[in-house]
Amino acid sequence: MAGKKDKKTDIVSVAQAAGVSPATVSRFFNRPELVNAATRKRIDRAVKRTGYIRNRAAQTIHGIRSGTIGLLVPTIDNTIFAEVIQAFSDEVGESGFTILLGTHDYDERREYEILRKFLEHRVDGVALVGLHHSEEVFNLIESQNIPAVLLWNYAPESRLTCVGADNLEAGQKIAQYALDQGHRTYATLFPPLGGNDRATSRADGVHQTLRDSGIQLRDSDMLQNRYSVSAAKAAVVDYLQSGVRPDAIICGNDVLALGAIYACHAVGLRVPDDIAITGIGDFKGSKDVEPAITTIRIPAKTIGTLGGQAIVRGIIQPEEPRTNTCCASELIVRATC
Amino acid sequence: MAGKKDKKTDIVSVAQAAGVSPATVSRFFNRPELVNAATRKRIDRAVKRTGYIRNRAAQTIHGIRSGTIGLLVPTIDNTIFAEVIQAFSDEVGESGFTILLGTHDYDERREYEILRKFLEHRVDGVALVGLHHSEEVFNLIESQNIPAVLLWNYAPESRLTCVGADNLEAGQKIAQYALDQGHRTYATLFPPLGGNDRATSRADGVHQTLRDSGIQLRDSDMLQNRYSVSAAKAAVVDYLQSGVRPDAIICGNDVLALGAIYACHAVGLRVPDDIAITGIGDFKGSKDVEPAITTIRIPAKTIGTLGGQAIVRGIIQPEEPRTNTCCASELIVRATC
DNA sequence: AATAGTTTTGCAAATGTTTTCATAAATATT
DNA sequence: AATATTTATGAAAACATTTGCAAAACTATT
Repeated sequence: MAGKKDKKTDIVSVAQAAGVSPATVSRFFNRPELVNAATRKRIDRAVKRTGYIRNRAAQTIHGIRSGTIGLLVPTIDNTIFAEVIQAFSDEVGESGFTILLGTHDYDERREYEILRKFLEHRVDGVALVGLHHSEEVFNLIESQNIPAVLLWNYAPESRLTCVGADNLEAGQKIAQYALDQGHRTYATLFPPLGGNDRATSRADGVHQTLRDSGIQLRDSDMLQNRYSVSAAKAAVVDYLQSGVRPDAIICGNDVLALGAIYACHAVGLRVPDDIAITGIGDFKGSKDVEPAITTIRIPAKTIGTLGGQAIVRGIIQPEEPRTNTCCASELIVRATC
Repeated sequence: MAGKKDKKTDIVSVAQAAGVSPATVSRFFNRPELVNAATRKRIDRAVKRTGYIRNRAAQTIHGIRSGTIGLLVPTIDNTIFAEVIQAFSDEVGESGFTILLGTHDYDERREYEILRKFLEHRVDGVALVGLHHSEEVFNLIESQNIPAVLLWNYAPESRLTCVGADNLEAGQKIAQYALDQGHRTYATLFPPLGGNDRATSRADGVHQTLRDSGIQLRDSDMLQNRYSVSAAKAAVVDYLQSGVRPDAIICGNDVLALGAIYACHAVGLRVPDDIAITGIGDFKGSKDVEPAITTIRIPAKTIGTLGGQAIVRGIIQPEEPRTNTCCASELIVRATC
């Protein structure tokens, strides 16, 4: 039935079909209460008949909002962010926004490029992951003065609105818990810290707390490894085979922790009897692993949802003062420590 | 420096600043070779000075491509799709496209709504997951005749271009392998099949292969459970506690398989000695689990990449005939079967 | 120096909407 | 029945660009 030939149907062909002016059709969509019920019916039929689809690009030109929000994350396939993205997307979708998604793979240059692209598309707001960004990125956001929110990490003095968990505190909490359990010797395992303020904050929290208890780690006890179960496993196997036997390994996230657990099994150590392991994040599978991972729960879903709310608020009520939101993290004691 | 007051900088203010006409500035961006080197330099400076950012909405109006591709998936936070999304996004990003992301949570109605929204944004192409969609969705795509690709599943007679793995065959392969290992009694564990042609194909492949070998499952041996390690674990524990002891449990994906493994451990069964378990998908962690999961590898990354290539091709060379791509799946024998 | 050819630029129309303002039609008020 | 209000509609300008066409400014050729 619908969708005739190549004649792209625009608002004027609909108007023609309905025997009214384009202005009336426009009103039909934007302020239906202004158009007579009978006319409304005629237009409605004309729209159906012609298969007309509104053109947001043409609206956007008029300074009307584009209805898009740019979401720029390091990477999606890491589980960490998938949940945030999902919740964020759901939340802004409620208010009719669609998200433009970009990934920069921890590359500041790319982050800037993609942000620019978002702005070319005239997104109504942007959300980035983390508090730290290049000066260029901040400048761009500020000069365009577009609503922005920083997700995932929290700090009271954040340069832009932030919604996240206090990763420094998360690091402190888990280290303190391990100390409380009586562990005296430690190794730590973190992802590469460059360009990743979340991991950096966590690591700072952990190392500082240990130091405060008089525990100073040697460089060789501070492992660093990319985000991957198998890579982490290999690294920890390596480490343990050198003969060291710390009481506990504190890991920067649950994926690394899982790798560490497997590594212990591989070299014949029991967790937590021979060695304790902790994670941070409380990922989907963490409670189901055998043994279940003791970790700090970072409420990804909450962060995504509140982040979505924050950006929508920033868009539709730009005068309101911005406020940072700290989502509480929580110690989850399970089997590994 | 840049970005003055509220005066939104448009192409004419840049033109003014550079002392040329707007037309020349437009050409500067779109066909730089048409503008004199000296003028080019002047414009370049003016652009920098004013902090001008091009307005794609205004371009799009002219029938120029919007530079966006709509990607519509059931959900992101399921690991399954994250990898595909990442690869797809990377691939189309190479060609300068940005993705609009939507999730419908297996709801056909929402899928249609979001597709419409994408079209309002004048995406240059769309990618959906799965071969099966509502008639409305197909009609919309066909009437707008916009390039489209269906990801993840494959069937030669697909209604639109598809790039995916043959899930039916995947089901057959894993069942055949289990049969070859000499297992005679089975249970199967799949996610809800409604609106999910991937899972349905897999289940069909499995059950049909078993039937061909004269093995007919009772309804009570065909478990169904939502995509979740812990839920799957609970369901399988339940099942095993009823006293049945199949030789093997064939699972519709690796997440369910993992749940099944944990369930076996929970009731004191050894995998694979007492009971064999198989998955499908070969997810990130599957090779690292103890015991590692025997599964069928579905090349998510390849699908994402090829899918991205296919849609870009469909956009920039619309005359080219469309071709379906089948990405080979592969039996990965590990420890669980 | 005149002509032809090429390169560079600007003018103005076009794109698909929204919106202001004015007018016409319908209804209410006297 | 005349006037005032209210409601419904259309004409045309505006939005930020692109682009066909023509004019202007060079260069090359004679």
